[in-house]
Amino acid sequence: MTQLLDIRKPDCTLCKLHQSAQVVCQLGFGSKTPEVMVVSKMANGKEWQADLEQELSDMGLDLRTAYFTQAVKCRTFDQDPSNGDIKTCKSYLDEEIAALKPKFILALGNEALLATAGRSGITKYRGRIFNHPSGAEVIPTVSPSAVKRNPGQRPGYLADLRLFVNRVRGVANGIPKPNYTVIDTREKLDSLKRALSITSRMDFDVETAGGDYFNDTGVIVSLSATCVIKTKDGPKRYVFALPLHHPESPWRRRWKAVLQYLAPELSKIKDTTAHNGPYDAKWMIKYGCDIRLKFDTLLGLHLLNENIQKGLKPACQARLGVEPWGIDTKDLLTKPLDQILQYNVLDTWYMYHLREQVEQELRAQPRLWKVFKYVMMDGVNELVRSEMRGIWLDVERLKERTPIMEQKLKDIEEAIMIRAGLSDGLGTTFRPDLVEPELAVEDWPIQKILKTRGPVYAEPNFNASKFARWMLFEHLELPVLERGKDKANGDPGDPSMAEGVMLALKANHPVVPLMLERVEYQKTLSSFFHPYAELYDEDHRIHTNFKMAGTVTGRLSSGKNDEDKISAVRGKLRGVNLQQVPRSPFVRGVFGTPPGWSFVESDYSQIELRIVAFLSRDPTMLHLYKTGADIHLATAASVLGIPPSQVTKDDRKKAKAVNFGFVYGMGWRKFIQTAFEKYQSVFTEEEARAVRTAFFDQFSGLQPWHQRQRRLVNKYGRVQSPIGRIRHLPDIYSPDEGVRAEAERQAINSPVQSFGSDLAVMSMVQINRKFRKKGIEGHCIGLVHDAVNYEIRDDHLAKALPIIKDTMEDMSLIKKKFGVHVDIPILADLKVGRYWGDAREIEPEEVYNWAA
DNA sequence: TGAAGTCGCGCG
DNA sequence: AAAGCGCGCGACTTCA
Repeated sequence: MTQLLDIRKPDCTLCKLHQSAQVVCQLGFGSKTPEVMVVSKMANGKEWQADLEQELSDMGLDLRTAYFTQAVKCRTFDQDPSNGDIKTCKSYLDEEIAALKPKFILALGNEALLATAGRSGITKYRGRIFNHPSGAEVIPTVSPSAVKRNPGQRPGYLADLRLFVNRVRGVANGIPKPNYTVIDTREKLDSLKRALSITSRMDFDVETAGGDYFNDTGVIVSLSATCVIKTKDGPKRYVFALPLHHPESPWRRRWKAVLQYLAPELSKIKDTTAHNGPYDAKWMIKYGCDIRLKFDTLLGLHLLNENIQKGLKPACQARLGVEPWGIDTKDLLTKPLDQILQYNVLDTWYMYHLREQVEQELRAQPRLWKVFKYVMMDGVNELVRSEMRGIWLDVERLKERTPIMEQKLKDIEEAIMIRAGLSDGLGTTFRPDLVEPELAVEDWPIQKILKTRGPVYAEPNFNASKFARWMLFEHLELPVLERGKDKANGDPGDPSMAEGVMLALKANHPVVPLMLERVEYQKTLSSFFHPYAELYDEDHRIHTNFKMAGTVTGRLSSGKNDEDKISAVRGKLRGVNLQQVPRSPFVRGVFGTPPGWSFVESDYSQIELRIVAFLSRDPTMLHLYKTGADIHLATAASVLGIPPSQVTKDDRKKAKAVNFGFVYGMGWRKFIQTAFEKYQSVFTEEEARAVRTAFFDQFSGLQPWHQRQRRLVNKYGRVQSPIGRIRHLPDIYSPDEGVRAEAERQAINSPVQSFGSDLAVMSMVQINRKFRKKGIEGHCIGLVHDAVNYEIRDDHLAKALPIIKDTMEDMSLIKKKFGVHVDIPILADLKVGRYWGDAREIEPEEVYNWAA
């Protein structure tokens, strides 16, 4: 220990922390000749120390070989170390490491990550392996205190600990390295073709560079697969790596032809696996290989636990205990080919073993396995085709409507400036510094007075910016009703410009309603029209990226590809979110169908409330749905105390928000807030309580159902949808009551939302199958949670419309596949037209008697 | 300059 | 005692 005492400097003043420290420069404790060093942030509390030791020792770590220390050596509760402090203090940790020479370092939390691996971003780097200059191996994970606050992080945390312990113990990697064939000659290509013709299962992965699957700017760099081949001696595994477009590839000029040469065999393989399969499938389909995915390991992992990281590498490291592998996949074309192929092969090789494990776990839960097959895998294969087809954009309409919106925005901004006294309306914009002469130049609230970065703007910025806040709350002296979160330095937050606040200020100054109106124009342009103009392809179609593992409930998410979120490659089209296109016909109406085709939108009518009725068995709701009554109308009448005949459309709309809110656990406070923000209705506390009580009196089965869900989640830590999709809610074990209550509300909402979305996906699958079988030219364009959108050839509408409606409303398949008898009517409303936004509602009679 | 975090708002 | 749920993304700010 003498070395350690030499390191310690109790009078250290290198950073600010010594000022408030109870102990300056506190070193660690434990083995004097440690194999393992555990580094946390600071020596405070460490109330998790005992738990951590227990977990590590349960996993097989010998604690006698461990030494525990921290990245920041000062011990203080009053100051938070900055990254600079951590880097300063790192010299002590480095000396500690040099003196003790651990072989493995477990870094707990971002501060320890920074001090041991020199990078920041624990959520990104956790569970990866880094090399410390001392030669030690560093594995970072989240801090135990973060896990304690948020038990949802626990599974990932334990997986990281397990990886660490396995590395320390040198637990043999149970998976041998693969022997693989590089297909680099004509003979090998021919023998690959023969092998593929007798392949019964193929777990594959493509590496790509640049561009996208729906245009010709991208290339496939290589294709690799682990195949199962039928031989007379039984099934054998065969692993290949096929270089395609790469400077060192023999096929670099003929890569598309090579793929087409193999396409007939590749297309015939029924049992295929990929990780995030739609990505690989789309590239393969684009180049002629008609892949249908049988198993997607990412989707399987998601179904087993919707809360964990689903990347191939973290999953394989945690589940298979394999060593990390991987290369930087940026600029693949400049990397050595053999490296790429080896990486590509390991992806498929480990994926093969991952599937074995995931499939076994899914099959062990028969209902979950059915959800996997009938919702996830059936659904994803259809969605791949929808994404590739894209949605048709009326470019002419977009080009007409964009300038209209731009002019409106310009006009309203000018009106705001005039009303705020910042412009004379004749082209002279007064500079704020002239309006407020005492304002120092460096305080000019003009957007971005940029000294070092970007262009210098002189125009005011009406979004929630310094300028807008200055204009409203300083220049016009409007009252500050709410503020954002306090700043890091303790200053109060910025005045809120949220919609609710602005609505409350509406009468205070004429610029407020103008500002509110402006938001819509701004949003339309920046989020919709402008991106659309960049995104359509040569067929005037826009592509989205649906994720089947994008939500915890099983809903799809829609948006751009993950790669594009980091940086959109030049000349590359990005995806667009098709689930948040504004409902106004002015915006939605830019999407439609090319001549000769019709846009058909079919919505489930009030699907979630019907499922609530089904699950809660509330007698009133069941009665209302069985007799075909309108539940929103009924609530409005009951809440307002008037007969249903006197309920206006607007009343009904308000009731909708009430229904959903109360059904999912909204309290009276939130009710007052929503009622005001959405509909400007003012309720007193007593009125709000009364409305809530009246609601639960009317639907007397709801609160008992809430109680059942609460009991379930408290007992099992998870809830299930009617067909067996599971939502894990580990937060129910949180010591924080608010966090627990949130988990209880989620336990109420999840089975409902989940079942609704699974119904929509299964309907889409069935509709597509029926269309194919009957030769109907109709293609699904996308799903919007409880609605399916189709593009259907005009002369096929008469046959197609009844299929859509009947399939969506028919619950017998649910009975047949899952044994669940949905005993309430499920209805679908259809709209038909040339455009999405302009589509006309179709009465049921017309669905069955379509006359063009 | 880039990443991360927050707010606000589009949809269901 | 009280507590709607589920997303993606643009714009802005802050941090390093």
